[in-house]
Amino acid sequence: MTKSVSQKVRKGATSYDVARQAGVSQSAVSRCFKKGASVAPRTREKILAAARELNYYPNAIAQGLITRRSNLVAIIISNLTNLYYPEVLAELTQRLSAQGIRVLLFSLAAESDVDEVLDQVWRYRVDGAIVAARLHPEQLAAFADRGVPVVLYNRIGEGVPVASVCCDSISGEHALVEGLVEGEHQVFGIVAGPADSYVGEERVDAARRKLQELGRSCAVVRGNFDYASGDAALKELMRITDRKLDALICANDLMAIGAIDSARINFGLEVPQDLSVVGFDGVGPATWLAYQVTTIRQPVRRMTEAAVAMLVERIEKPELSPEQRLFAGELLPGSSARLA
Amino acid sequence: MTKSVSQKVRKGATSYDVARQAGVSQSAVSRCFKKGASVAPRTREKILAAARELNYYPNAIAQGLITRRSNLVAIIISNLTNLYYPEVLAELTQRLSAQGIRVLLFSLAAESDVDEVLDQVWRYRVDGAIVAARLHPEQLAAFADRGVPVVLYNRIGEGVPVASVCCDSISGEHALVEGLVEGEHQVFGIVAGPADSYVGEERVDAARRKLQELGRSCAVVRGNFDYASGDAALKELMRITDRKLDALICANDLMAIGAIDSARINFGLEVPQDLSVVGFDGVGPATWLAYQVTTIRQPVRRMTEAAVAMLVERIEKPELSPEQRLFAGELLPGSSARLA
DNA sequence: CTGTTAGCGCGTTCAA
DNA sequence: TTGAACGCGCTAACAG
Repeated sequence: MTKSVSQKVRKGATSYDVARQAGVSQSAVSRCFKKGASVAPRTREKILAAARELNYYPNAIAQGLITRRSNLVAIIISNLTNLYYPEVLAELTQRLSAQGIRVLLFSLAAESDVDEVLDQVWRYRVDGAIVAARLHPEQLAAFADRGVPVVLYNRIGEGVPVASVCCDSISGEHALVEGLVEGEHQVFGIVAGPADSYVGEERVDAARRKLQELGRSCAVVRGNFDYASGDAALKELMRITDRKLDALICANDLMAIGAIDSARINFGLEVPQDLSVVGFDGVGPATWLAYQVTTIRQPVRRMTEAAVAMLVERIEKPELSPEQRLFAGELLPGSSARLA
Repeated sequence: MTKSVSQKVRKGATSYDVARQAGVSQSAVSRCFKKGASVAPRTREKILAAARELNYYPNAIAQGLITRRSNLVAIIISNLTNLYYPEVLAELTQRLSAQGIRVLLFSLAAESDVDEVLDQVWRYRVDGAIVAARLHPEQLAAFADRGVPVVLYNRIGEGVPVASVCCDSISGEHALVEGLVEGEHQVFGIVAGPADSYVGEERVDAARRKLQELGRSCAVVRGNFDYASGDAALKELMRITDRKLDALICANDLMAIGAIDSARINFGLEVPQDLSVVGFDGVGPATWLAYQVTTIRQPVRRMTEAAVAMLVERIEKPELSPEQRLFAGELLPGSSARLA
C-alpha cells in the first residue's frame, strides 16, 4: 500500500503524497482543499479518497507561510484568575473558532511580561489580537506599525486610537450611586481596584463623581479585585468611619462578596439592613442565594460578539478606523443593597 | 534608510532584509538567532543592529515548517466555565511559556465538537497536546498514529494507554467518607456530576464503595457540577430521605456550595450542625468565610507542573512509555462538615 | 566563522 | 480543468 518512505520520520502526509496516490498533480490537491476551486467531480473524488486513505490534512503552517494569513489570533489576558475572564475567554475562542480562526493564548503572570509576549506575537505572525491587559502607547503603536489589528477589551487606547469594546462603567456606577443615595444612605465607602486596572479606576471615578455631584462624601480604600481584599477593605472602612459605614460601593463583584461575608461574619451586620453593598460585573457567584449582589451585569455575549466582529472586519480591511463600542450594563437589583 | 520595497505590503522584515542591511548572508542572520550558533561577535552585533532597525523578528511559521517543530501545544478543555479550570489553564500556559512553547487553545461548547477541534489540531502540526476533555479510544489513537504526544489532565486513557496526571479521587473520597462516618452521621446522600465526567464518576464510585464497605447506604442524585444543580440535588435528596439527610457528599465544590446555600436558605438548616456537606477540588470560593467547605484540594501547581514536564519530555522522546501520575489531594478540614 | 545551496509543504501564476 | 514551475521565510548541511 503505502510506499516506503526514504525520509526520516514523516509527521503527516503531504499534498505530494496525496497527488501521487491519486495520480494527479500536487496543485490539483491544493485546489481540491480550497473553496472556490475548479476541479472535475471525478478528480475531486479520487483526491479526497486518497487524502482519507493517507490521513492527509493540509499543513496550516505552510499555508500561512504562503498566504500570509496564519488564521491565528492572539488573546492576551493579564489575570485569568479574575473569575470574570474565563467566561469571556470561552466565548471569544468559540466565536473565533466559528470564523475559522484559531486562538493563541497568552496569560500574563505580571504586567511586566507584556514585552516578552509581544515578541512571540510578532514571531507567530498572528492576523490580529484581542487584548485585555494594560498596553503602553508604544506597545499599541507596535501593533499599528506591523499592521496587526487589535481590539481592546474593557479598556481604551490610552493616547492612541484603537478599536475597543467596553462596558459602560460610568452609567453603571451612576445608576448604582443614585439608587443608594435615594435609598437614604448616610456614610459611603468605596473599594477601588488595583491602581493599574483601567476599569477599576474608571468605575471608582464615576462613583466618586456622582456622589460628589449629589453632595455626598466618601472614603476610598484600595483592594485588588479579589475576595480577601473585599474583607480587608471593609475592615479598614469600618475603622475609618467609626463603624458608621452604611453603603459600600465595590469596583467588582468579588470584592463585594468578600465585603458581604466580612460584614456578616466579622461584624455581625445584616446586609442590606445595616449595610448596603454593590458590585460590578455580574459574575456567577453574584447571583448565589447567599449573596444576590446588587450589581451591573456586563453583556458579555454581546461584547465578545462585537470584539470578534470588529477584529475580523479589521483583518479583512486593515484601513478601518478605530471605532470604540460601548455597551450598557444591566442593573441587577439583587438584595445586597437598599435601592430606592 | 529603508530601501523601497517593490513587493506589495510586507508584514515584516525578513532575514534577507536584515542580511542586506548588515552586509552579510541570510544564513548568518539565521544563525544569529539560534542559541548554539557560531557567529563572530562583530558580525553578531552588526546583524542585531540591523535587525533592530528593521524591526525584525524571525518568522516562527517558517521556522516550524522546516524544523518540523511548531513550538505549539494544543490545550483542549471542555468547559472553561468550571471555575476549577481557569486556574489550571493559567498555570499551564505560564509553564509552557517558560519552556518556549505557545498555547493553541480549544474550548469546547459541546463534547461532540471534539472531532472538528482535532481536525484543526492536525492542521497546525502541534508538537503535543494537553487534554481535559473526553476522548474516544479512536481519537486517542489518532494522536498516537500521528506521533503527537498527549497528556490527559484528570482523566486516564479509556482502553488506550496514555500519559496522564490525575488527582487521586479514591483516597480523597475515602478520607472524606471515613471522617463523616466516624462523625456519627446517619443518612448519607451523594450528588454526582454529569454522566460524561470522568472524575465525577470516579469520585462517586469511590464514595459509594467506601460507604458500603462501612455498612452505610446512601441515595445518589445527579447534578452537573454547577451551583444550581447543588441546590436542586439537595432538594431532591431531602425529599427522598424525608428530610433525614445529615451528610452530603458532592462531586465538586461548586455543587457543595449550592447545597450549603440551599440548606441554609431553603431549609433553614445549620451547616454543619444539622447537615454536613463535603466537596472536592479546593476552588477559591470553597475557602470563603461563608462556606469553608470541607473538601479535598487538588495540588494544581504540582499537577500542571507534571503535565507540562511529561509533555515536554515526550515531545523530545516520543518513544517514552505512557506513564500515569497520580497526586494525592489534601484534606481541607473546613467547617462545613462534622468529621471525627 | 561564513556563504552557498537545497529544500520544508503549500498556493498561485501561466500555459497547455 | 489540469500541471509545471516558482517562491513564501527559514534551517541545515556542506564547502570554503
